[in-house]
Amino acid sequence: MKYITIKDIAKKLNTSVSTVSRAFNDKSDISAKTKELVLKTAKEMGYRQNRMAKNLVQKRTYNIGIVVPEFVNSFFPEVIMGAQEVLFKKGYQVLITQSNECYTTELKNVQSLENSMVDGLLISLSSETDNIDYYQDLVNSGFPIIFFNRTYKEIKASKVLFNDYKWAMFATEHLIRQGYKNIYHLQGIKSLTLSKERRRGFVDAHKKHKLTYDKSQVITSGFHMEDGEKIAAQLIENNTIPDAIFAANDQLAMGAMSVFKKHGFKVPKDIAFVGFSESKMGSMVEPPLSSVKQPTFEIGKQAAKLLLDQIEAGTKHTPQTVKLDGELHIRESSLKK
Amino acid sequence: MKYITIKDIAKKLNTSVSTVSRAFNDKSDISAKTKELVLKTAKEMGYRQNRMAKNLVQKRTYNIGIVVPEFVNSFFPEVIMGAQEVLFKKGYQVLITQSNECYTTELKNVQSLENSMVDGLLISLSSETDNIDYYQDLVNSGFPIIFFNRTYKEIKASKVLFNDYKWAMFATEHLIRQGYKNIYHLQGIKSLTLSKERRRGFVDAHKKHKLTYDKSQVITSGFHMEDGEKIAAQLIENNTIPDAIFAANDQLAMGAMSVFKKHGFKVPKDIAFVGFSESKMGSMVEPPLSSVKQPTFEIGKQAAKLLLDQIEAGTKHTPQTVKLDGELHIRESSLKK
DNA sequence: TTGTATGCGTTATCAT
DNA sequence: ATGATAACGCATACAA
Repeated sequence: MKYITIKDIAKKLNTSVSTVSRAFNDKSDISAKTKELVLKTAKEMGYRQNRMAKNLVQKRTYNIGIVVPEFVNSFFPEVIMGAQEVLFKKGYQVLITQSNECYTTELKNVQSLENSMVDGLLISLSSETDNIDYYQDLVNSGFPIIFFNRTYKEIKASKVLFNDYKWAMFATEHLIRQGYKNIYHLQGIKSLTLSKERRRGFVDAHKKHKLTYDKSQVITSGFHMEDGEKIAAQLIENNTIPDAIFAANDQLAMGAMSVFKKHGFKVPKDIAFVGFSESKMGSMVEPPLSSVKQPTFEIGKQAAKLLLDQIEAGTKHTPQTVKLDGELHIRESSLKK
Repeated sequence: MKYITIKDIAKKLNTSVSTVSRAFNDKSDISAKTKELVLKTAKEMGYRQNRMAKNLVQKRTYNIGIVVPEFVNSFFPEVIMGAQEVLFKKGYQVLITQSNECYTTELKNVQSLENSMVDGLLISLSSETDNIDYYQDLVNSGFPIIFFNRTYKEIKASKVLFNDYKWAMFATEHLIRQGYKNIYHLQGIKSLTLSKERRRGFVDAHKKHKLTYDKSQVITSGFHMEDGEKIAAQLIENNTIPDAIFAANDQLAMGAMSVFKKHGFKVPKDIAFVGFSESKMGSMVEPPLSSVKQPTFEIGKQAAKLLLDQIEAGTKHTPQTVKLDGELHIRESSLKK
């Protein structure tokens, strides 16, 4: 397939490439007549601009890359939509890339985008990622990049985070106030900062209300529904039945809840559940699941804004951290009547 | 931020750019010693390859673009994962783009990717898209592109489709066999081929079983849960109560089901439900929703394979259509006991 | 307003 | 095995 270039157009019109180029770039120094003519013949000839060449000379792509670990849950898709809203408005294109919770893929994605494909990066790390050297180097080299949601405390860069500690504490306190006393926490993957923060909120709520708390009440696993199911099955087998469960996400909560229900436990009479990062599914199950709602859309918007600021500021920007708040949506799964 | 180029490396090493270039491209005609030296100093200097320049001269990007209308449902994410699996294996990167069901955005996405960002495109059209001229032109120009799932009959290009007709018919027949006689069909957005096909399956199942069928039994709307809710509310208000509903997707089915339940109807005793494109959520609601499972992962794989074949074949490929089959998962929502 | 010439960072061709 | 140089398609400084 043969590409039409501005050279071809210039030749056909007996003009120069600069004139043609000017026509496409809304420059002032070109007569309306020639401009129109160029645009018309370009269309006729089936011309399509070569972005590679353009980006090469301009050293800008007007592309922004987003790297997320998954999008089976609606969390990341919603964040992306938020980011797209502000980026589109500023004339940026958005290239999304998915690491499938795999560090190697994530790194490949980042490298591929970073190598002059995009002007900046929005990234949420995979659950597998435990080496942040590469990212820190990238940041230090001056590449515009914002970390959101899943990141590490140690990384010195701009971040958009949710106040996990505060809302985990609120969620736990809600259970305590409802009279639950033997509350377990499914914390998901241990190493992530957000898991640590949610766990800290859980523990501190116990301290604040002078409730005894034992380490065995916090259970580590993956983040999927199946993990929740397994944990519930194990608890039942061991006959250690909590009277409430606070999970680090809705998937875990729903997985566990379904197994307990299957074994004849009544929710929330026998055992209550609270999830995190409210999912649509959570409000559809029986009984509807209480959960902490994160401002997904807003996270995306804030991250995008921070990124654009950083691109604008060049090297002289200073890392910033935005911490957002949410809401605790209380539903039947944790409401003692 | 200053970019390090192969020129800089060459200068530092007192060698030529060609030598440096060779070091990075696993060429045979370079001594192991110089190669190692180049790679080492490149790393020290913080060199990162400029893909724009490379792609410009090679006229290849080893990127594949995927354009989807949304990823709030798990359908498209799963398709993407399937596509990624085969694409990654062949050394391709995947750039995803989301149109948010908006034709203008979709077009922007395609144009941005098409302009030398990617070697080929996998696309599923937005529900708003009703003008296919641009796409047909693109295909005719020889650009490698595969349409999947949401497309138009009229487009002459390679496609990966689900056998919507057959499985809509099976789903309807299942309801008929269960003894339901007054079945309504929520068809979602009317204009899409898949909607037409599912509707045709619904109608033909009635014909086959010599059941009377009236046009009012097919209801058009959007594809969201809220649409299902509205339709159900309307039906209840009009006191036209079907004894079964076959919806074009799970969202519609669940939306309608929740409203009927809220109004005291028993599922499936008073009214049965069957969805389409099985979602995880569907199996979590009460009662679990019967649905047609599409081979999402396989759709992605097939589309990717077709695309790679097309890129390989160049201009002399012929359009191909792959039609895939699925399964009908029968659950409580449509099981008369 | 238009044309000429140069460079963006890389690979590829052709010498050496 | 290595080096010089011409592309790739475009934008732009400068000249006209």
